[in-house]
Amino acid sequence: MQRKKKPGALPPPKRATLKEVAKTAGVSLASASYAVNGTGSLGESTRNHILQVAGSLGYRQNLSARAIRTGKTGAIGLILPDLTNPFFPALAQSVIQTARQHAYSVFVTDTEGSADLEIEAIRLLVEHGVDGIVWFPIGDSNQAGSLLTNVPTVVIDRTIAGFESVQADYAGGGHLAAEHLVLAGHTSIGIVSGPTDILSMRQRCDAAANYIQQHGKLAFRVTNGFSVDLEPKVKEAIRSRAATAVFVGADLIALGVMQYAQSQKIRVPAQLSVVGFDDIPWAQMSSPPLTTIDMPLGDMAVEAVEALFRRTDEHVELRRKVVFDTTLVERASVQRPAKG
Amino acid sequence: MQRKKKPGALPPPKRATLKEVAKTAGVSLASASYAVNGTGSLGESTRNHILQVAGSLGYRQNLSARAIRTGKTGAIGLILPDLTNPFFPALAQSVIQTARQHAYSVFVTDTEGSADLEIEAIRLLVEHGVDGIVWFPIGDSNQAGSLLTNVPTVVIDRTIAGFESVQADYAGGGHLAAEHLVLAGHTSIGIVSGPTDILSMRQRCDAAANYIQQHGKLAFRVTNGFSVDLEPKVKEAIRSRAATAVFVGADLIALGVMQYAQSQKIRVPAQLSVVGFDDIPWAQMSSPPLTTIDMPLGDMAVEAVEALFRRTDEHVELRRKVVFDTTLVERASVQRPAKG
DNA sequence: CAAGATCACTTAAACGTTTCACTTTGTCAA
DNA sequence: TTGACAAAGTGAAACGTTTAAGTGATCTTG
Repeated sequence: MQRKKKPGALPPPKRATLKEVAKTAGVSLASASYAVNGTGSLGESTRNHILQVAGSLGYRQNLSARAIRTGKTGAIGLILPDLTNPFFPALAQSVIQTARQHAYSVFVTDTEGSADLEIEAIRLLVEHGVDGIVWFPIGDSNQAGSLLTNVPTVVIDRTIAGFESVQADYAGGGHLAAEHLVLAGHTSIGIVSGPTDILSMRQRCDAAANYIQQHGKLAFRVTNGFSVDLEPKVKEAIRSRAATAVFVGADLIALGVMQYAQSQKIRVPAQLSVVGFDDIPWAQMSSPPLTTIDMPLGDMAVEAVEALFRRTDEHVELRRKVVFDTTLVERASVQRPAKG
Repeated sequence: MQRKKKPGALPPPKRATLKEVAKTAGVSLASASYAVNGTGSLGESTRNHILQVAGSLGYRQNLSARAIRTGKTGAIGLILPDLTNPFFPALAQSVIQTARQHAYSVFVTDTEGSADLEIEAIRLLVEHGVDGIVWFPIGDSNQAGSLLTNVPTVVIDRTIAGFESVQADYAGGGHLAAEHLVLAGHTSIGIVSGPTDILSMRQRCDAAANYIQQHGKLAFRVTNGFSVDLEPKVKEAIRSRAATAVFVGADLIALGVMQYAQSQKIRVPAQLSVVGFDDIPWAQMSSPPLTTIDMPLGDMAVEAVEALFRRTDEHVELRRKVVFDTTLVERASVQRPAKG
């Protein structure tokens, strides 16, 4: 038989409330609260009794209600440009994992590379009252940042004025890559950059370009979106064989470059050495496995989240920037150039 | 100069509250609420005025407060075993995207393959009061499910008694794969399965095995974890060359198989054809690109989320199972066997 | 023009917590 | 015996909303 008191009423097996716990334990609401939170001063026996009742009723806190009193929701937000870009899952996982250790949950938002969605996402997170945001912005422009005045935020990988940020040493990485190529004997080296409106991309490519120009010839410098699909300009540069090696600003693009080169009967690394940047998981699965620059993405994520909690816990308002080292990971996509 | 009214007081630029909006607009709290929600009956001029005031105050709803009244948090949960498994990001993205279209946010939890963390995750989500959960369980055992009596939940890919579920036609896919191999002329075919405690894995491999046995010889059937790293037993089977083709229950493993075969100088597909299952993004980047069985993961995610909202909106309690078709996507990892 | 009906708006209770202030009881030192 | 103090517990306000019920106006309509 269907119950139907008031139409539209939710099915009745609702979560037990603290008031119910208190009543069935025969204590005041306050005592119940103290018991489940381990605060206040309660006798051991009463506390245990309350806890026991709570357990048997299947009581679970209502974090919304608590948030409204305490101002803390127990949630943080993570804003990313594109989860299907293999660069991000590891980052997300690290953030989630670190948050969990603080008993926090994570709202993950994928902005699909759209600035509008990014703004929308921030709005929503604010309405949810998240206690902090880890933000990997679309670009370095900062219209969206103005919405974030009240929420502790740390930016990853990018630079937005007024926000704490954790980054890798992109210039250092670019240098490392170029150096590796030069040391391998290459003198004519090309660069395939990612989107140039991103500071960290400019940094790595500029550093590489500088080094290359000092020790040899920069054969070309072209730009491609974050994708394995290459723009005509890039294909042309590769086909030209103007370079015996190429530094690519992002692994995803580097994979595309290797694939395209091979499709054009240019052997990698025999005829074209390539080094990438990011050390995404695919990089070790490609053939040949991709030599690349690794940044400690996991550590960066941890640092970002910890910084967030440091901020909220200690109410310190520090504006700093922490930079992680990059390292060269040698695999098989680089070798000495064939003798001219 | 530091402000310090009461020690521990939060920095004061707090979000504007509805009460403040009401006061500065000179109307009652109720009117303000009606205005921002577009409910109730308000004169057009008052409504506009209130909206205007709200805007200038930068008012944003407090969803926690609203949740406590309405019982709806505007959030759903997504529980996944492992974000770094390339199978999942696309799923997560789809869920997030679909949720956004309903103005919902998504708590993403990565359970790292641990049943304990899975339970923990569910607890937390319940405490957050999510309006629904999309659940990709670790396995088909259901201890955790008992915690979920109050929350609308739909399970993806797996089967947990009592839960609505969206799946792909795994058996059909396995059949398709085996058929493809047989039609290519293979008569001795091996199977590398994923973890066998997962029903969907058993289904695809059983279907394949049946078909193979009807049309030729099942050379071996071994098992591996969801990883590119292979167990000794699997390596041995491949090295044995007992089969000219192999069906692998998951692309990730298939990639490992191809890689290992090549490392053993077994050419793929010339000496060993392989077909995978899942069509993860890497599958098209490998060399050779992997022939595999595609399931419409994006559509499945959408269906899962929509089913959730259907449940909460219409208060229907339907227990069903929707199954999506799988398709063969032919790439380059299969060819006719060399003449014996 | 009286009686409803409609419109525009307000009052106040309720949601599930936390926490400050207070009361009661018992202990112990002087 | 008294008073101070600590321990154990309670009462009630507050957090920011939503919404049922109520209140005057103004508008219809016969």
